[in-house]
Amino acid sequence: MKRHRLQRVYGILLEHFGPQHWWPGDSAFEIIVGAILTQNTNWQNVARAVENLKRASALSAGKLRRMNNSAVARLIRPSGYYRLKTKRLKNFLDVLHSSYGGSLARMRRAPLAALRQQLLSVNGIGPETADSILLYAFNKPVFVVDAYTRRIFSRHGLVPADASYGDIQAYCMRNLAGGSGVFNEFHALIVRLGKEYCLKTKPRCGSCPLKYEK
DNA sequence: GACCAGGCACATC
DNA sequence: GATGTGCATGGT
Repeated sequence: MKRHRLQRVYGILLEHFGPQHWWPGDSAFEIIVGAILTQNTNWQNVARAVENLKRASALSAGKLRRMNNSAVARLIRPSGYYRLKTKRLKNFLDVLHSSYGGSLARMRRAPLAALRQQLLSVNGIGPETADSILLYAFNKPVFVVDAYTRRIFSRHGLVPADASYGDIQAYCMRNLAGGSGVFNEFHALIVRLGKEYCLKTKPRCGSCPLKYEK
């Protein structure tokens, strides 16, 4: 059985950067909050917001759900779009409360396909956020596609430039063996590569570890 | 000062 | 179905 090109890309990145130990966060709940706060936002700013929540002892589903919106917004301000993201956090917390009595452990036990649909039905949770929650908070075998994935894979001719989120996700899940452990590491490596070598307008292709993969 | 960062919803055509 | 826009902070 011939190894797929995508598996070689994964091997090169793992060799080059080493394991990334994702997601940065101490608990499933912290990971979920981070997944919502990091939408179109630098991780540094998200880390500040999470730090504020911790310092205020507000990083729990119950506390956060009971806190009023302006108090939450004040704490998460550094992560940007703070009014919007306050609502998005609350929307998630409402579902967690109404469907699972506030228990992430119970939410995690829901059937994968149905849980993904439920997450996507929450206003403010789209495919990347839903899949980040499933993979990194719940350890489900789901591949996360983000802006870096699209940019890097299409520049290297792995997927067409106009491929949809679902197209890219299916391509990855079809061609990668290893399940959630590999999906976890690969996405983290893609983000690492993206940050260092595949910036939006000024890519540094010369020193990119994938340069001979074209 | 411009551009960017681990998206998403909504309006409009 | 494709395309455009608002949301907002902090770093380069």
